[in-house]
Amino acid sequence: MAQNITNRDDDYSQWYLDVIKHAKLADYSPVRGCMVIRPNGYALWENMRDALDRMFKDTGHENAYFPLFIPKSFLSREAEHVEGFAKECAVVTHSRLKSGKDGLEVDPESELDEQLIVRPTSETIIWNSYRDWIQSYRDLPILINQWANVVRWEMRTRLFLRTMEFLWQEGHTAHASKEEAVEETEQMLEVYRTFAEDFMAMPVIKGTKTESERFAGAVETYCIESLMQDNKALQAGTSHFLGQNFAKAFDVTYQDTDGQHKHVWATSWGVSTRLIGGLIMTHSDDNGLVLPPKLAPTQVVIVPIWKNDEQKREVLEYCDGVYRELDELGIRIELDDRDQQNPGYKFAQHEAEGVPLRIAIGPRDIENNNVELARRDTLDKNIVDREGLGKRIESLLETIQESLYDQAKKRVEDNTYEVDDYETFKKRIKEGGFVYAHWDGRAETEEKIKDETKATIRLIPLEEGEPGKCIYTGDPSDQKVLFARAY
RNA sequence: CGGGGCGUAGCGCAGCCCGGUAGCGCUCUUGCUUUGGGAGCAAGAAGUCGCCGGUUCAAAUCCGGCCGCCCCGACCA
Repeated sequence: MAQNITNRDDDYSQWYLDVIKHAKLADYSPVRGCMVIRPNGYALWENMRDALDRMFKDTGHENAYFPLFIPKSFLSREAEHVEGFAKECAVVTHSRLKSGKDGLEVDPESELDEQLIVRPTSETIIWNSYRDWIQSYRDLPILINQWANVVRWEMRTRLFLRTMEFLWQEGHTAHASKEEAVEETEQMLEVYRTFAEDFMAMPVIKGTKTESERFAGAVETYCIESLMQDNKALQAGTSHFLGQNFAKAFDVTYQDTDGQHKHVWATSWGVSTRLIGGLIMTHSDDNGLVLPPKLAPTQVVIVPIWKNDEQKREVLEYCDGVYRELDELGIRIELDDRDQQNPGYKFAQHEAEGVPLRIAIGPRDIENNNVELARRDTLDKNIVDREGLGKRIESLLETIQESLYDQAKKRVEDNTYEVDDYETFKKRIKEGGFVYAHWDGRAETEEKIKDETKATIRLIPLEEGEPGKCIYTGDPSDQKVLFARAY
């Protein structure tokens, strides 16, 4: 395993793939565009999932599960929705195989009467159920989330960032009033912001999408947008106000207190395993993955060092004491007592896997009653007293969490610009980063800017800005919007 | 769907031009020595050379067809 990780400066894409490989997060699969999520990657996803799930429960949501297969007719109920997804759907047409001359082949006699779509998202199948569940204002709101896999038949894929099958959560809520639905949409966006910043240590900007970037079938799409190390933007999560579009398409009404039957208001919101890609490209370095302590499957690893059996016994006994102290504090800790690798190998491996803190303990340390502490994020090494180690590590993990956020925040700020003329805009966009500029609000202008610079409008900021003139047309603009080249 | 590249051991590759018993590095297995930043020695294991057909005494190598994957673009979370 003397292979090295490509330097970020040499080839950022290759670096990204190398980090995933060396951290053992995922493998390519035999099926194009799909990935195998390995135990390290899945443990990370479980920690993300658990934190998000708690936040969903704390805001009154409950989990449910809807089917993988959606009748084809459901998808076509909502005109814009079908428009958005039709080009990337896997379709099940047959139910059986049979032996043929080249092995198994599809049995033509097993063709389905109604073809099934593998869900690209679940609005339609869920709203079909909601129709049955909702009669009265007393049945509202419905606040449901599901953890699931979805399939979108993508042309080009990249591990975690865009795979044909991915894991995500999708929240689907139903409300009696527009105000309440909008409030829900904004609340869940704030949940995503909190999760991204507090757990992933990934700074994000909140905003709404322009019409062209909006979710198919939504009235308004809210998003959190983040800036990666290579100065490209990544959409990290979306929350949609769906208006009454799906209620109308699936005929979902409730009887209000005034006796009138009214269409229900809807939201949906989701984040996916794409966040893992964002996490990698926010913190990791040329030595491999860097994980924030709150999400790291292993927060602290102990690497024992010995020269002979007697030392091994002494060192492991000492390590055991450290292990128990940290374990009792609820720290996720691992003792790497493997015999067949030497310490240098282990150091490199745990670094590649992103373990936030490493403790090295050898005969010298036992003699002096101290340990060597190494931080993954800064690569700093320090000899510290064995006494009070637990408390020190607890606070150090917090420090690392904050420091990762602060560093990322500074990087984003350093690469965020405001420009007022198109020439400067083009130059800035070429160098990458977030660029705020005035836009006249027209889709044609947005399209032209995209064609000429590859930059898209990532979001319209939530807080109101100063009016001005569009950098492209000179027409009036309400406020600056955020441009970037994006993943 | 267009442009480019590549399919030979688990991984990375050489061999192909000029046909003649399939090779290198890493990995893996066993043993011994090592262990404070990716260890050393020794012995071993592992391949339908992407698939189908053709030429030939003989094909990884030459010819024809097909398939797959990766990268770059158009489309998307």
